[in-house]
Amino acid sequence: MPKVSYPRYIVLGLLGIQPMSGYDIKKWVDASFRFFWDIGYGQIYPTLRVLEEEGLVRINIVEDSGPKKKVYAITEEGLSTLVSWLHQPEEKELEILLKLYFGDKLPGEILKEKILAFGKTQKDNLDILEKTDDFLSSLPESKTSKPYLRIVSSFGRYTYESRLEWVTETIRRLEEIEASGISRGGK
Amino acid sequence: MPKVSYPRYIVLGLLGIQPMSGYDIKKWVDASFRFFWDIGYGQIYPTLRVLEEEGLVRINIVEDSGPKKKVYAITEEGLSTLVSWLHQPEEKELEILLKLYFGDKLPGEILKEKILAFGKTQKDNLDILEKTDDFLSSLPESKTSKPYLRIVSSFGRYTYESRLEWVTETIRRLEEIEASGISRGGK
DNA sequence: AACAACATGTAATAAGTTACATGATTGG
DNA sequence: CCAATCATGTAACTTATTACATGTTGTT
Repeated sequence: MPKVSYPRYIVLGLLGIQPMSGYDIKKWVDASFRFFWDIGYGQIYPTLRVLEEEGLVRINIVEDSGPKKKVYAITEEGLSTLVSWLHQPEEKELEILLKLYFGDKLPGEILKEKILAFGKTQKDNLDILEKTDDFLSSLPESKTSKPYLRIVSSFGRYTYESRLEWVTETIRRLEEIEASGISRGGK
Repeated sequence: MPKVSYPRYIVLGLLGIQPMSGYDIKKWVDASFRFFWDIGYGQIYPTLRVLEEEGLVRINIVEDSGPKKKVYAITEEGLSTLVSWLHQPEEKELEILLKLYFGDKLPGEILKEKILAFGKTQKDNLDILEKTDDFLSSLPESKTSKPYLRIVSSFGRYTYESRLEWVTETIRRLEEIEASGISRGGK
C-alpha cells in the first residue's frame, strides 16, 4: 500500500494556487493553515527537488528584488497528479481539509460527497465514544481516575459535534459557491 | 532541548491506573482514547523494555488463565517520574488531555491552572485565525481558491470555539470533583 | 554597523507505522 | 479442528523535527 506523502501534496497544491518559492510556501502555510499542518524547510526543499526531478513543477529563477528566489510553478503533469490525488479516498483524519483547501480543482459534487463522508465519520466517532463511556462506566467507582477519564471523553464529544455543525455549514457554503456559478476545474 | 517521549508517558500513566500487560495497554488505549492518540505494539513493547531497564516499572509473569502474560506494575520511582512530567509545562497541542487523563495524580489547583492555560491558547488561536482571514481577504477576488480557503479557516473557528466551551465545562467538573472531596495525589 | 528578515539547503536524530514472525488458547 | 483472539516481539521503512550552515538585502 503506497502511502500518500503529505508534504508532496501540500507543496503541489499550493503551487496549484500560484507560483511560489520554498520560502513563500512556508510563509503561506504559516499564514493560512499552520494549525492543521505544519511543514518545515527540512521537508519543503527536498520535496521541491523531487517534484522538479519528476517534472511536476518547473523552476524559474527570479532576481529582480531582494535575494534571488527559485520560484516554482506547477506543470500540466503536476496538475493532473494533484487532481488525481484529490479524487482518491482520504486516509488520514483531517486530509479532507487539505483537499478542501484545493477544492477549486474538484467538481462541486465530488467535494460535497467527500464532506458528507467526513460528517459520517464524525457521527461514527460519536457512536464509538458511547462505547468508550460504557467501558468507563464498567470501572469500579473506587478508581480515582474515573472522573478524569470521563472528562477526556467529553472532549471527544465536543470535538465531533462541532465538526458535524461545520459539515452542515460547509455544505451550505459549497452550494452557494455552485449557485454563484464560477467556473471550476472538473475532471 | 530534550523532548518528551509520548509512548513513555502513555505507558507509565496507564500503569499508574492499574497493572497491565503490553497487550492490555493496547486494548485500553483502543477502548478509551483511540481518537487522541494511537499507539502500536511496535511502540509499546520496546517502551516497556526500556521502562523496565530504568526501574520505572516492575515485571510480573502471570500464568493462571490463557497464554502467559507479562503484567507490568509501576514502581515508586516510576510514579515520581510520572508525577514530575505531569507538573511540567505542556509542549504539544493536546498533551493536556493526556495529563488530564492521569489527573488524579495532580493537585486540583494545578490541573485547573493547566486547563485554563489551554483555554487561553485556544483563544489565542482564534485571534490568529482572524489574521489568517485578513490574509485571505487580501487575495484577489479572481482567485477561485478563495472561498475554499475561507471554509477551511472556518473549521478552525469551530474547533477552537468548541474547545473553549469544553474548558468551561471542565473547570466546573473539576470543581465538583474537588467539592466531593475524594483524596487525590498531591506533590 | 548591526539586526531582522529574506532565502536555500543538508545532516542527524527522533518518532511513528507497517509488515513480518511466532506461538498459545478459547469458542464454535 | 479451525478460526478468532490472546500475547509478545523485531526489522524495515517512512515521516517529521531539529540543528546547523551559509549568504543576501533592507531598515534603523
